[in-house]
Amino acid sequence: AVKELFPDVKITIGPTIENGFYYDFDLDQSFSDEILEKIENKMKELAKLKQEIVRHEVSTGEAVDIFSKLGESYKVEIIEQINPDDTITMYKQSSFTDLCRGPHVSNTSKIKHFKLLSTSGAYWKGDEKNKMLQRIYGTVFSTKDALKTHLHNIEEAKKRDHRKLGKELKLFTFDDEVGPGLPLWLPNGAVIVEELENLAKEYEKNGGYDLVRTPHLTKGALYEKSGHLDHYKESMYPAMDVDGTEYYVKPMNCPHHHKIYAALPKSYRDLPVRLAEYGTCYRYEKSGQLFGLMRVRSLQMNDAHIYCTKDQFKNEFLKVCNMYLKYFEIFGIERYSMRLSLHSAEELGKKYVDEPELWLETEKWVREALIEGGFDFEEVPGEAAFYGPKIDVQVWSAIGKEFTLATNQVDFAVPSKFNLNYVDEDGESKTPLCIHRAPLGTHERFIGFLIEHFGGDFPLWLAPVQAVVLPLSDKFTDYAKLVVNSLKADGLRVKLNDRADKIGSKIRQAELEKINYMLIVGEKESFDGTVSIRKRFEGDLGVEDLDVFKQKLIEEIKNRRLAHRKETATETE
RNA sequence: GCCACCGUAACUCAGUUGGUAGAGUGCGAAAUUCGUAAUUUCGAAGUCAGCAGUUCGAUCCUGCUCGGUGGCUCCA
Repeated sequence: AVKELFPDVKITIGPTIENGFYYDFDLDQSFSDEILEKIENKMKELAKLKQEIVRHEVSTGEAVDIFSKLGESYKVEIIEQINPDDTITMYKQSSFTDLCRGPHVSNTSKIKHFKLLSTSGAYWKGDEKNKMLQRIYGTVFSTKDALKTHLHNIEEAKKRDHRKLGKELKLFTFDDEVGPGLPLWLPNGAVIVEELENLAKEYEKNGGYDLVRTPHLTKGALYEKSGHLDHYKESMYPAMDVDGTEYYVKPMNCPHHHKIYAALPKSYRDLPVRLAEYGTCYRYEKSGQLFGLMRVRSLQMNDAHIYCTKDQFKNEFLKVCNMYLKYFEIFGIERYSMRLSLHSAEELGKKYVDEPELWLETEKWVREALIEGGFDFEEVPGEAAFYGPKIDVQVWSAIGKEFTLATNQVDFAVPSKFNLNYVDEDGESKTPLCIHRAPLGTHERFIGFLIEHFGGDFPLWLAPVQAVVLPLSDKFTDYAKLVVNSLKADGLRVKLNDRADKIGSKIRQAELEKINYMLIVGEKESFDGTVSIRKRFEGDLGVEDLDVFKQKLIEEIKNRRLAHRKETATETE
């Protein structure tokens, strides 16, 4: 269809992807929405024509001739990279010939239920130094219903988008005068931040971590030593001159933690040393990269560095992995994948520190630890940190983007650069290994993810407002205040809605704000010392003694119980 | 950073084929005193993202800047 509408277009590649396909074209104009619609209509026309799609097998030489004559230089480039002895398959549909491994449907009428979704630029061969091509994304299904369901799901997912819910629930905001990628936590969002920090502190203290604090600014020399200026300068905020010395805002916490380790001499008896901090970092992410809370320029990382001996490594590494699992259980995170990110031999000395043996050795340890711990994981070469292999936990945002939520890395390189050491049993000075870990990732990304994960319906312990007290009329405001104060005295986050609205309206407001509990008080309640309880989604739960109910709330919060989500009418439709 | 698109009240959006704007929600005031998802009336609120150009006149056309969106590239 594109070839018919734009005879000058050069075709490149067009694979299937999850939930659809794309095709990249070299064209000196871009596809507008109107053009996309025209292409879709042309596709429908062609489908009706029932054009046959015929497979041809040719040699690479013949294929080069054919595509050269057609002026399809990108196809020629692809064929030239294929083994010359291989057979090339082409598919011909009317006057159009494409290079394709296949298989294909037998004729165009088989394609009925499709939709072109969007356009974008995309670099040829995914390299930003190459020409930018015009990409069309689309999707196709075997039945009309399946297509409709898919499109409906896309719309539903947009409703859970953390950027939309973040605004509606007043969790965070961005301001032009503050700067892109620099989120401001509103009071509601700050509550979630605080609860996460409490969770982390609780688990880290129990896990034998020591909490530390470090400055946001540091001399450039530290990052020269760590190697970060070498590897990541372009994504650090530019240096500031302070009395003739270059200072940077910190893009990560590791060097500071290394310095804390080094501040006092260590014996093997001190190891493992576990230093934890919710560290604030700044990274100059490219403008096109920013994405709501998921990719920002200021971030607070659930960071910690564990310094241990080789013998302790496996145990420490598994403990960290288990901490991840415990967190995932708390949040009910079930859809994730663990990725073992390895180095690639070709990039040793460039992207990765040039220690081939140490790479293989540490990768082996990590692999063994994962297998021993019974974790499912996928190995991906070329994704490691420059100083060692890592485990990334991948999750997906509501609109389908993949993100690394948490990470657990081995560092065999930087400790020696920092002259970190400990005196071993035999009196020798040795260099410890370092495990970098961030099971809750950053506040920004983790909360962005949680907003979508819960669809804004936070469990009670995370909810910015846990209960709202709704007096039926002015006459019961005094009692309502008494209820509010009683709950607040026990640390509960409670609001009063004493506006002159009808009870139905107040309930509606509370439901829209996704407040867990609504406590309705009128004549009966104020007389009996009770509250009439209504729970989000679940409706009227009846009347209960105030103190009894309060104890139940406190219990629910203490257990960090998950909200069991009921599908609402709008979700199932 | 690259390709494309978008930017109208606090929010969601309508509108002007160039003659300086409107709705709903929210906000403020008054009345209503109410039993489980929307009480009524009145009112305030916008340099139409910013700057420049074209024009008698620009929110509308053009350019640049800023910010956002969909992708690409990148992610210690």
